[in-house]
Amino acid sequence: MTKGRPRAFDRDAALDKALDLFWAKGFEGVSIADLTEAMGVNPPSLYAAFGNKEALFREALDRYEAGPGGYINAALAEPDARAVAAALLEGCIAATTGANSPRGCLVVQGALACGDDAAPLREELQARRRKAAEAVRRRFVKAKADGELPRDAEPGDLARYLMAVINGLSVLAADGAGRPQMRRVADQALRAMFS
Amino acid sequence: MTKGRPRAFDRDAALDKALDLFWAKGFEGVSIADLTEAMGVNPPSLYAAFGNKEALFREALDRYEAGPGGYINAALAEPDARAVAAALLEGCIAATTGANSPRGCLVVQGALACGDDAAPLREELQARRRKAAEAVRRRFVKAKADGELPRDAEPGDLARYLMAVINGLSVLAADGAGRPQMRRVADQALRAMFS
DNA sequence: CCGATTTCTTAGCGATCACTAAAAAATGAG
DNA sequence: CTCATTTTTTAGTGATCGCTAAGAAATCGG
Repeated sequence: MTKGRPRAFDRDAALDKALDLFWAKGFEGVSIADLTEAMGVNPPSLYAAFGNKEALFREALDRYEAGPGGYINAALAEPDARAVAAALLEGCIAATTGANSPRGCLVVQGALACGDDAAPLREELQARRRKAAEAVRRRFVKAKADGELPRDAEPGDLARYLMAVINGLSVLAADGAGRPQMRRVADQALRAMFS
Repeated sequence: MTKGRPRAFDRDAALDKALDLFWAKGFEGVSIADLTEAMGVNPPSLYAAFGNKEALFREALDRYEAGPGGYINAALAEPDARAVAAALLEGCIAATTGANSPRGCLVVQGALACGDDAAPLREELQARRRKAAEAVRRRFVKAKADGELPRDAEPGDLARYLMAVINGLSVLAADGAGRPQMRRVADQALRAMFS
């Protein structure tokens, strides 16, 4: 069924290499030459397989959210509000301080401030951050209905607060903070919400 | 005393234009052509006055910390720990959501993740973020000695927590969050530390 | 084998990157 | 005025940017 010359590289493995580069250096900090070298592929093969640099970044972003960034959806499945918040914070710490991956969060540092060419990607990352906050808010609405939050608690405010701490932890991770230090930040944040 | 042809542009005004560009787009997102156009200056004049792109960024960074970023030193002069924290949070909100300046914080988004060329600047920004955290920690050491903090409070942990929230607020600001929303995040953060 | 299809390698496209050589222009000192 | 000094403008430099045309190579069905 498959016609033509077979692809000589592993598409998923090459995508992982691209993800690592974008994660470490951001969209603008990575050149096509960087990518082709790390992926072990010539430019025409890269363009045939992924479209262009922006499309490759978007695909790496999906892979990031399905892998290291998957802790968010996992956390939303925790049984109560406190467990959700704790899992979000611990998941963020684990994802941003992995031993075999760049420090920090791709969704934060992939294109936080950038030139006009990358503006669509900056907005895509903004949308993903807002989407995460909205998912957490909805989870907290349910938690409040279940009586897990004070009657005067505002799910939107709590979600924004939690996402602010998570994004701040991501910057701390990029600065080289250790996990114990970050855990104490997370504990403090939890204390703000529950107790 | 001043010999030679006089400079035809206002150096400080040109530096302000450069600051705005770096603030909005990050170091890598701004080209020399962008800078010369915004500053109203030809490339040789830019290089004669500021050295090179990296030196211009560093000078813009100093200007940022002396201006919009000055809220940190101002906050450290507040009379007690809670006032310090509140002033840091409110100062961050004001600086990152100014009507006439880019959203977010230059020290966070100027070069959070970047290519190898900009790595020295990324480390400079990291150093400035760490320096701010260290200054807050020292202020909290004094506050603890003054009995403004619980006996088991760790000034370093409190400072890191506060800086995480501030950096998270800066990302929220870059995402377009409104001041009221950000204030409720700040209130929540304050509640975590005092009460 | 053949022809169709797809990916490979080679080589290089025009545009933009950060940066600068060279000479004209504008000042102050004498 | 001339001379020395500094900034100006003009016009580029070589390097790298993202991306691609063209043809060779490898697989398929028949």
